[in-house]
Amino acid sequence: MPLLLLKDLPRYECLLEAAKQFPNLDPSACEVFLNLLRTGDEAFRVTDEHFQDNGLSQGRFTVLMLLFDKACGQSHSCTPAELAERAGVTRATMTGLIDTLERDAMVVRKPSASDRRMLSVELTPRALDFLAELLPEHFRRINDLMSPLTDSERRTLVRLLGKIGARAAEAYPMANSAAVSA
Amino acid sequence: MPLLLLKDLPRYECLLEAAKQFPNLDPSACEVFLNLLRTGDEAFRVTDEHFQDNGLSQGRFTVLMLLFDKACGQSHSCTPAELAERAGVTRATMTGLIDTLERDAMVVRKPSASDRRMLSVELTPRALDFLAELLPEHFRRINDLMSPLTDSERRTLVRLLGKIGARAAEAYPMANSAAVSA
DNA sequence: GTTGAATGATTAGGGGGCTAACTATCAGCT
DNA sequence: AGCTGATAGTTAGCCCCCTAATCATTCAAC
Repeated sequence: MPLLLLKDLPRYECLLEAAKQFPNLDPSACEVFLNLLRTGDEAFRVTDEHFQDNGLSQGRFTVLMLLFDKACGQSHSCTPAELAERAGVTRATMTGLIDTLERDAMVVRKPSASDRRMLSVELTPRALDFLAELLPEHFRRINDLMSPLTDSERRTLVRLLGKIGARAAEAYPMANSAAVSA
Repeated sequence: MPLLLLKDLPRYECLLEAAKQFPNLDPSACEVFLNLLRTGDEAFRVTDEHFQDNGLSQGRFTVLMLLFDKACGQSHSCTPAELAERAGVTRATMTGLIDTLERDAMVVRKPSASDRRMLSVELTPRALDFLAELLPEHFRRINDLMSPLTDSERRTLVRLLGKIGARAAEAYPMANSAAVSA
């Protein structure tokens, strides 16, 4: 339950009505916008309820998956700064996420040998067991949500979403990125 | 702002790789799921940044729009309970939203004449001026975000999102609704 | 080799959700 | 009248996210 939305979206006639009052209200654009936020929220809710049943949040799940990905590869551990960067949250937020994960014995902090400013975050065996238990139902829910769509529809949906995302990235870039020009 | 997501979505090859490890991971379903959450988040961010620039949050904006809709119609006011119901948040949350809106002189609470338990929440003239200033840019951003899509693509997108939403509502209904059976 | 900038992690404080418990009022029933 | 239960709104306490400020360490420059 990340964002607050209308329980019932306004119907299209209402948008047409409102457009009389606001000349720059495009009913079809608003309709897509509202449906996108609504459906994204619903999809989020479906998986988040499953997380909550297991004492997890979306943020903590993301951290576990990032570490799990690392564990499958080579390095087996990760710094909080890299986790924050890859998860797209601030380091302060990552500190809090790691705090609760460590409290639940899912990760451990270990001091870095080479640089005493840095830490290394590692999954515990308990976390691996936990994920092995959690992930099948997680993927099952995603498959179930997408089951009404054919392969062709899935490709279309990804393509159309990509157009919106590209427009957002182009016209409203994220504020955080490092400066490029001199 | 609302939900935490991966900064860089895993590429499709990575999903295929991961599917070897988890038999019930459907790469095409995961791809749609991740893109849906990502794009919904981006769209939310674009409007939310505009809200924040004006000292608003998504929740407070929703309350103002609900009251504005009322003001255009007949009743001109609304109880906190009805606002909570229509916004899809708890009454406790609505209390907090109205608190901050009242602090900013956007709404006023008035006691109800007929039932002393109830309040009536009304927009102030300041709020009407504020919305008249805010909404054109809000709609402009929505139009801009959707500008890459043709009318046909918009209809397709709404239809496909609707399929996912219908599946979510069918298989994972919201927990709150009133009991139906005896 | 000391000073100063940059970097890693944390803490403090705030906002906005939530649930659960509380207060006040109303409505029905005997 | 006086219980009992439902309803409206609020409060208290939690989680998760954020920004801004702080502390320790390292690096780079003089």
